Amino acid sequence: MKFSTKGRYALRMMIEFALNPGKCTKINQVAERQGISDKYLEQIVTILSRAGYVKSKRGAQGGYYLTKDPAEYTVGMILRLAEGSLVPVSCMEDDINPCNRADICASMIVWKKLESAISDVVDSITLADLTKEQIRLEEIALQKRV
Amino acid sequence: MKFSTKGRYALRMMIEFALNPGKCTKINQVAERQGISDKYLEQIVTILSRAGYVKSKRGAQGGYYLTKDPAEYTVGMILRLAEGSLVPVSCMEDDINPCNRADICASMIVWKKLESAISDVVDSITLADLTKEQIRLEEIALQKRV
DNA sequence: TTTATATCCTACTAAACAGATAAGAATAAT
DNA sequence: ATTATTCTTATCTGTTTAGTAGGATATAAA
Repeated sequence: MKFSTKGRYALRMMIEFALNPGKCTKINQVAERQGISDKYLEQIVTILSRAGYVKSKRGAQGGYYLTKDPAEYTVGMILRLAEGSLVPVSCMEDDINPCNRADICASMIVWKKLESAISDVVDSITLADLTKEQIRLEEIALQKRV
Repeated sequence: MKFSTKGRYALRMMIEFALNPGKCTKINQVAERQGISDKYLEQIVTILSRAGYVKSKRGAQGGYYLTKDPAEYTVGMILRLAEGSLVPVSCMEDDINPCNRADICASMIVWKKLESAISDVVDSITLADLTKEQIRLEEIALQKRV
């Protein structure tokens, strides 16, 4: 019951893009700032790119940039895209792993409530919220160093 | 971001025990009723047993039984035991996989809110609640067959 | 006391997934 | 032309998942 690095890195990468509004952000910049393998980030960014969440510019001075305002991306959109889905059990994905016991299984109560609670959280936080928080945290860290 | 069969089966097994109050329930009964491998359930029940959630009686007419009233077990207790923990990201487990970026990582907002929301759900549902629901669901299934 | 019935315990295994690493092709700016 | 960057595909290692398998141990009933 854990998010993989795919979802976590995708979120951190999107924050990095949002910190650079209107400009191209290079993958190796993100990799260095975040301490993540750049080759691995390349793979993850293609997920974001194919979904149209970011656009790319090749060649020198290239990079990636957001296609929308940070406030228009919810955390849920990004995590669902990177992780596949946010349902807490595979038996809720009818198409992948259907369970013929679903209608006589009391624990479905738990899974349904969990799904709803998780959605409430991730759909109520936007990329703009996280970006604002990131700026705040970095300012604090800077002051501490002085 | 999915529960494994360990947690899911542990929950379903505990419901089966609760449906048989005051009596011993055999693993192969649970396995048959739930359509799960009995040898695999044996492994999972030892987790519940070592934690003191159930007690066992060996030999003929033996089996497992709950040590407490179903209302005294929360779903959270059972899932945390079987799954190890319910935090949504490994970087929240300081002892296992500490993250030195935690204090400059905006996405921690998301993970903390998620952890709290998940806990709220699982700690507010008891085994008694699920058992009641299981009885209700089986009654409905029975009526449909008639 | 034997036999059947259970729990216990340990080891093994096949398949999937996680988390990368590597090599190079394609494209754009200088 | 050269350099910088995205894009694409393939490969790899270790871990986890979800079991299987075989037998040891304890207990109730015959």
